[in-house]
Amino acid sequence: MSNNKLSKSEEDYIKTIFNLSEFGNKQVSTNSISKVLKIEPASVTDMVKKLSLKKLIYHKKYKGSQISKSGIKVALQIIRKHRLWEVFLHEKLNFKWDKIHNIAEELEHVTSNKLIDKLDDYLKYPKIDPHGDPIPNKLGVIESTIKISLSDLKIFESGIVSRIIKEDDHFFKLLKKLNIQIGTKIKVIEKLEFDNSLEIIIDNKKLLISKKIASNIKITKI
Amino acid sequence: MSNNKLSKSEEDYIKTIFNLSEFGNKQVSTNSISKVLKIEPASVTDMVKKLSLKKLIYHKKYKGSQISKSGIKVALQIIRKHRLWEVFLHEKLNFKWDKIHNIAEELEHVTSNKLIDKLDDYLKYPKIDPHGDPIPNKLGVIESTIKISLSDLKIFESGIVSRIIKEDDHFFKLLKKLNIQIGTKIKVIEKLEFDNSLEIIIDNKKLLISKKIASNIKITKI
DNA sequence: TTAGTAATTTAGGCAAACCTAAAAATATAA
DNA sequence: TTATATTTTTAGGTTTGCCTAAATTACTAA
Repeated sequence: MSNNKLSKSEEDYIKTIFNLSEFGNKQVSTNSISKVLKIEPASVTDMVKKLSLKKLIYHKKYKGSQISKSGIKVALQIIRKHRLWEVFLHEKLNFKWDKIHNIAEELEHVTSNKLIDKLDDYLKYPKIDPHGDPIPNKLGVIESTIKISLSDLKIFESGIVSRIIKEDDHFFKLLKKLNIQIGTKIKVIEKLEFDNSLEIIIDNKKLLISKKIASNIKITKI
Repeated sequence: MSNNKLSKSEEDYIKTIFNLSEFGNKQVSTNSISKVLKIEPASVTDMVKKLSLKKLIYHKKYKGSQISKSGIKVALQIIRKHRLWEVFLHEKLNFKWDKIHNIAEELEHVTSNKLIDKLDDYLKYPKIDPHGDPIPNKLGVIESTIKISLSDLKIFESGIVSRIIKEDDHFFKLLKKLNIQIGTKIKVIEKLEFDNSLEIIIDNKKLLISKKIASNIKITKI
């Protein structure tokens, strides 16, 4: 069952195929993998054959690749590692948001399960990474959270900020001023008909934000 | 000057050659490298040629390899990474002493300098790793500390425990009972003529330890 | 429906890092 | 000092993961 240890390359392919597959539901084209990994399509074909032999994906010539159950399992563990390391880099080492991805990309291939479990414990079992993406647990289970746009929240509904759509320094600064960040709890108390602005409550303080701002913030309903 | 990024293999060779060279002073034989890395001598010859081209070592056919200045520099940075990760694993993740080496062996090849500097800061610039080995600083400088056996300390001299010679569970347990570990401050206040036992002070408490115990503890004078 | 375009695969090659077997250099011991 | 043993290197081979060029299959638009 448990396939032997995968190489860094194999792990990168599996992660990419999983990410492109929308949770395993979609076929993934050779070209799309090629684009993400910046590896020529011919090379992708080679690897895809190999992963197919290992039953991590199903591949039909000229038809694309579909990730298998065990492939998903592998992918989720890599994603778990990646996101836990991101939490560590952000929270403990004070790396900025936008600097953590590349380093985590390396750390995710370190192979000790014991290490990642202890890291998880040390970080107090975080549910989301600094980008607001959910962290699968040891068993690969992702706590299902449905994200909707803050602007789609109804009056008197609440949520936790879980993703910032627009990745732009100006917008980040604005959010900082408003005290909005990943994890912030927000309750909508009014939607203005005039310009669709939202009146919200953060930390018991009321404030008004434009529809444009709200639509760039994804939240998890609570 | 700065040679391009080295592969994991190249780094492993450089580290090994440095370790076998006694701080760059001795020639290192192809066979000795082969034994440490468990790679056939013929393969070692290949790599040694390659490292020689990169000026990280000097190699004369059939005569052995000598690490160069820039080779030493590289080696010290790898050792720095290794030991800082060991501190992290031990202090923050609560890994036992004897479990940290293999994991650090992987982590030491992660390539971000920024990462290692932030880790250093986070760990509060430790001078020694959990085994008592010194950690080179950012510039590769090792704070010179002369280690002597606790049993060689003179009356009224003090030191910091920096290495346990005998790696044995019974001995570890004994040390735990005595409250002695890496980093513990010890002052000698008496040496008994009868059996060469030492009377020492730890945490303001006096206790007596045998010569045999003392000779298995290395300390750094302060 | 068929001609042209796009996607994918096949075929053949290359570099890195290892291997075995055999040759060459060096060390050692009678 | 010379025969033997040991160490090291050379020569040729393998696997992994990539590449380019050419062939094949699938898609699309007239």
